[in-house]
Amino acid sequence: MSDRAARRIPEATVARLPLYLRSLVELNGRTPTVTSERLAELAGVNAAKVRKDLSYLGPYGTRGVGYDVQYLVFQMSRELGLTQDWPVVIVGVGNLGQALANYAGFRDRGFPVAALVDADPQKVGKRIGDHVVRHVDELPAVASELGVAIGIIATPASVAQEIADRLVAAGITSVLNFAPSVVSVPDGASLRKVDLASELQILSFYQQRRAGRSVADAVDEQGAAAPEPARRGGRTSSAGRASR
Amino acid sequence: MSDRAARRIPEATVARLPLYLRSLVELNGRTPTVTSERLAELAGVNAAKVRKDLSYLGPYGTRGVGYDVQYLVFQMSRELGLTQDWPVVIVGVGNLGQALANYAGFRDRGFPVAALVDADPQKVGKRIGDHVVRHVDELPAVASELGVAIGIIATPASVAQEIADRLVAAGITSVLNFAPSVVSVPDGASLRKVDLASELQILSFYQQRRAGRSVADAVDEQGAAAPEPARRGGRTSSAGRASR
DNA sequence: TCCTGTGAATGTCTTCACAGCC
DNA sequence: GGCTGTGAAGACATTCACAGGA
Repeated sequence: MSDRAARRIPEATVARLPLYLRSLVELNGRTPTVTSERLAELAGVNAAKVRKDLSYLGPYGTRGVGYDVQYLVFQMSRELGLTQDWPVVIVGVGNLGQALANYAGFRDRGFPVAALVDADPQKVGKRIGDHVVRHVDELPAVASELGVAIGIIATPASVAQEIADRLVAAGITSVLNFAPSVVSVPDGASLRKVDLASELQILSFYQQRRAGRSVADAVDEQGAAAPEPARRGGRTSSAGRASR
Repeated sequence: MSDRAARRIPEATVARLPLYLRSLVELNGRTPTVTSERLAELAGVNAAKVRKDLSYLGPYGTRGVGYDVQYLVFQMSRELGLTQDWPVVIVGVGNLGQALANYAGFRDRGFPVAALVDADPQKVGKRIGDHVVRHVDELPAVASELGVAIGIIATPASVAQEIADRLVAAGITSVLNFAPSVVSVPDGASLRKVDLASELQILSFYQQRRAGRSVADAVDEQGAAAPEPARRGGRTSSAGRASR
């Protein structure tokens, strides 16, 4: 029972746990303990944040010493639900879907690709790696047969919402959306997105800031417009989101 | 010179601009104006946020009416630096790098793939789409010849930091990292990351919360441990970050 | 009347700074 | 002495609620 306290972990903290875990796994076997300062360095954040974040998991550190690496790996894995596999289904086997299907990292990290589905009859039956593409109509069967927990949307934007709805209807309540489209899922389901075009546009924004407006743009803005000097230094770190 | 005021746009707002822009582009030509409420609906946020975000761009709305779609598209594109192309170089032509290279969306959205580079002599010279893979040592030449603004890291994690350093050394100050590794860039450069494994692990966290701990995990936790009921409803929206 | 633009209130996240324990 | 764990302060982001212009 140990720490049967409240333990509502803030979303920002949850999002950093995988990052800490990765650093810890690299450390594991090489050193028995790690300080918040060292872990902060590896994870690219500051030490106070590490301590605060880890404190949500429980009082797993030792004052004067640091954190036991192996024990922390275990606790964090448990907290993240990584003590079990979570099979994923990839919807859409275009460019991206196929690349994802072939990415071995998924299986290695506990997210085996259980199935690939697509709406295009031309693609159904096609072999990709270990899998034969099945029709998207079979989602409910695929989901329950294979115990799929997570659906990855790698379709065109135009059908992304429909696919999300069908995933949820098939009992899949965790969705990762790669399509450049706003998608929503009902309460009780989770949605994350990966949005390439947005990321590039965000980079473009700051790039332009640094470069100073181009002459053409300054003119567009009608006259004057002294190109502001590159405000805000600092590494563009976390934050942000959007969909492409 | 219109609004030569301070206009420091918060990072959270910058990250949402691409999302608004996408909705606006879809609206463009179909309706002359849009209210904050409608735009909020399309972008999946709330109306107050839309108004606050757009107000950072300038007083582009009309009270009692809404925002002129076309004008707002123009202003927002300008603000994001999308009035010009930003050529990208993709470093690493494995699974993911190739998929990215073949993704037509980049060019269409103003981020043409200018070059592909890789460190593997086996891959150098290989044809992918329109491109012949060049050696990573040629980065400085590639960058200046082709005016590359953005570097995309699609290499194994082990070399990601080195590649980031080489991109920056080659004068490329905007970096998008796909490798599952913490990377940092100096002040004056920007870094964004796309972290598949982290996203899956975050989904895993909330999935597990909903499911309640498994019996095995409860035991691991030593005894008792009443599986908490699924706290926090709500759509897992924005926030968060990490690296895989 | 309708809808924007924005101060003020609230909520969340980060950082500081130090008490407390090893 | 060293490092964690955590209240408190501060920064940032979101949401409210309404004054004010079209």
